[in-house]
Amino acid sequence: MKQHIADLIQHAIDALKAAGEFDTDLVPKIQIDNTKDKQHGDLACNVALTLAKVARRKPRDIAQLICDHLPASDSVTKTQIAGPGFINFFISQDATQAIIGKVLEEADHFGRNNTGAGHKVQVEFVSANPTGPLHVGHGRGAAYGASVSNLLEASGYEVEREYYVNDAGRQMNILAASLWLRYLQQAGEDIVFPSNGYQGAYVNDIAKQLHQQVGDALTHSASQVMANLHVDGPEGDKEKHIDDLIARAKDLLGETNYELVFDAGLDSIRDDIKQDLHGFGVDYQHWFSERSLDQDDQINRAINKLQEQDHVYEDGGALWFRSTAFGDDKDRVVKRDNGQTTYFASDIAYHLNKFERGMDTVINVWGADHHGYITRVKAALQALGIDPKRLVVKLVQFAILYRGEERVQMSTRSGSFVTLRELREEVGKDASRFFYVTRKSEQHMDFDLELAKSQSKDNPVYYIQYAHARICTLINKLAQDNMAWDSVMGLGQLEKLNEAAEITLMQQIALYPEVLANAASNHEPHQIAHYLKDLAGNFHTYYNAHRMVIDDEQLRNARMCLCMAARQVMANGLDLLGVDAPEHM
RNA sequence: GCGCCCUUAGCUCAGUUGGAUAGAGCAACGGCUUUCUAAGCCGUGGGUCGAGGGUUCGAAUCCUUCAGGGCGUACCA
Repeated sequence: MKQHIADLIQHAIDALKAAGEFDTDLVPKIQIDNTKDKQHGDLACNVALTLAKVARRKPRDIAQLICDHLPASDSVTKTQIAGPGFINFFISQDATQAIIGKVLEEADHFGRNNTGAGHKVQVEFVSANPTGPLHVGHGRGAAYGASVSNLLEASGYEVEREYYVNDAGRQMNILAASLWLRYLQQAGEDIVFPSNGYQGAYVNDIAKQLHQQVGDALTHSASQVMANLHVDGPEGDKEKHIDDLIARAKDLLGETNYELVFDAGLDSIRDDIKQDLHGFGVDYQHWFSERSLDQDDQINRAINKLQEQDHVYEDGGALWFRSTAFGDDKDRVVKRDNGQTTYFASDIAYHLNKFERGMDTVINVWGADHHGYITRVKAALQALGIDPKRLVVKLVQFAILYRGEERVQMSTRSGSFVTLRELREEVGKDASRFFYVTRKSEQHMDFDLELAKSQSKDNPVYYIQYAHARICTLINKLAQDNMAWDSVMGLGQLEKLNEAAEITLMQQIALYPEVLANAASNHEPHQIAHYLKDLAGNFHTYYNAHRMVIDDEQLRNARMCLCMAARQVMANGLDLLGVDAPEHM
């Protein structure tokens, strides 16, 4: 409809150019807006205001000229010039009612578009260290990334959802050491567990399993394990203590057995994360292992590529990437003086790899604490000859957890945290998925567990699901009363739908495609959430004021068409957010 | 110190990329059910859009200064 109005205005302006009223090289930007106030019609155009300066005329005069030259249209019943020079359009009821047939015909596909056709985009999200179960903080990234992926898919993009498994580095070695020590405890050794180890009960569980699988094959005496270590904190140095333990584990176990322990921890936790996310309605096309970069020598290859372009230099025994040449505050080390490559070097290789896989655009969903990395990663891409604009980083602010008034403290290391799984079990997938994306991602967010758990109307997801279920119940009610919904008859009688609540509901339904398009292009799933709340509200108002199961079969079928169209849009929108659309509540 | 993000009703948040009189939910108050799900609907009150300055026909939105909050500023990952 907006396009139609824009075409009409373009016609008028072309006619005015031909008549010599406007310069022929005038290229107006025609923008059509939905009006806030229905007194201003349904759609409004501000073109007369924007043209005023270049055309050197008063806005209202321009608006009048345009109105006088607008071609006739069946969809427009009235135009008016208002305020400083807006042109308001009143849309005919026929045109408004037509949306119902479109929704029912297109069903699941209603609202989708093809702006991303032929465009490959990767969305990488969550990507938490596989050192423990996901906690509630990861949930927001998961819900956001999944919804953004769905939005892009609904806009025609070819989407790959990817999880970057940080299975290399010190934290993983700490996990392996923690696991081994728990295993030794299982085997009956008297081990004092390090303060800096992973203390969560899940490490014990994995250790128990490992012990069942391999028996005492990995056992060494406590005295051997604990001999000559730096003293643990707080009296000593907990970092040195744990590093000693890692070295001891590698030493006593040997490479093969150390890897066995390491992999037992990694595989178990990664699989657990995978299942957890699946239960959260989040599934990936690809799990990318950080270790594989090193194994395939991709890190060195990336560094060499930078070196070829002279973006790397040596200083103090280390290799530095000259990121300052691309806007970074300081240069960054890619290879340490001990010969080890840095995490940043892996990241360069990883991002190079992404684009070499043929992605047109890469979206990274990162926790807000990683914002300092954006500049350097983009710098690396630029140095590698890849347009940094093809990398889009979306920062997700932390959700601060509350139980009622009380703030919940979280720490993975100490094991006292609320896991995503607990959240799912307590709150439910639907409420938590919805709750996470009702707020703009870069907005700080208070997540009150009590509130999310309560099945009250504070929880907007119930409000929407309830609306959906109510419509499904109507169909059942019809059947009970030996009536059936005849959509053909209903669609032929749409002109009967002229109650104010019906018009409002139809207009809201008609808005869905542009809300979806806008949410997708801005990566803002919260727009869908808010839209659905409004749509459900419009439906409840309608439902409360009018009856659908009535004897007048023409009106009944027409109303059912409207209700079913509303139901379809709710189902489509909820699906994008990963929320179920139940038939009963 | 420097950099990024944020500040809108008592609370939690929207605000369609610069449009007309800034909205919703919750909380408060008052109504609505012999009826298809009251997990609902209708109504009332509530604002210096953090503060000042600027840009223009027009600013919550863009620029600038300041205040407050969060995060980051590793040869950690």
